[in-house]
Amino acid sequence: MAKLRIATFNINGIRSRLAALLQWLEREVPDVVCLQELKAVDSAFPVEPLRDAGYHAIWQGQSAWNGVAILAKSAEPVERRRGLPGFEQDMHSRYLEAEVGGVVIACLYLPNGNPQPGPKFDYKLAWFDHLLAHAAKLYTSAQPVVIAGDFNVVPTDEDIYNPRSWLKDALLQPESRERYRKLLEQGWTDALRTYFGDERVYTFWDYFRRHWDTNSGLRIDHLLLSADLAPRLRAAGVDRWVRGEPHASDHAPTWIELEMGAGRKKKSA
DNA sequence: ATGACTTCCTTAGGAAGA
Repeated sequence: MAKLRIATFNINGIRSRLAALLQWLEREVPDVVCLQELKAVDSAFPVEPLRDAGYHAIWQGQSAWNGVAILAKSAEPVERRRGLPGFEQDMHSRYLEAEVGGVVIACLYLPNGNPQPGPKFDYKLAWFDHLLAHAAKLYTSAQPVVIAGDFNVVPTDEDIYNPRSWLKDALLQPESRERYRKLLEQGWTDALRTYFGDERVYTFWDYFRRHWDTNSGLRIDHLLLSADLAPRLRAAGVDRWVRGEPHASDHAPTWIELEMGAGRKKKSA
């Protein structure tokens, strides 16, 4: 494949949203998909409908909350790890890492952190610190890497319709933003921001106050590229039509397209 | 503003999301 399309989608319940997921896969045909908020135990993961749709999958579920999965078309994702290193006491299903077609895919669901201050915000920052440590190793691993997921961070005030009513929210706190900035300082490219420049782009619209109807959104779903992948970025976008469907998730699928054709290594040395 | 919506787990209302 010359073009590689990688998407991240917080589905907000894979059982209640399976039809929407299958419709999106059929219409947009992403090569790799990172899913978050499965809200389902492992045994409830819809293996067969996804296989019928042409997707292999690995997943890490749990009852009622959290849960992440990596889907891949025409290739079996080869799992590298589940959970962040050094954070074995973390009981939430929030991190899954696999290799797909020579690219390392890190799928994450970073804790929301509300209310703040408090133990949930402390957990968010601790989770973020473990991610920073692991991401630093990934970045220098000499492998192409994409870190994709729901980061639950609005990086700047340009990534929200109006920060005023969100100033006390965990997503906008300086501690959250500082860690996201530290991540980028490791060298990662924020693909959506790089592709869109100054243009506004949102990936989440909450269910309250007609926020979808008024395009009052937040950019919290991110795809980060390692140094060797950044020059391969050809396109990026948000599949807003999915958010406009009846009974939609509050997030929309967010994707990038990488040109993988040129510079491909030959099999023999 | 302990708000608003929505799903999950369980069957009336709480927890959690962001």
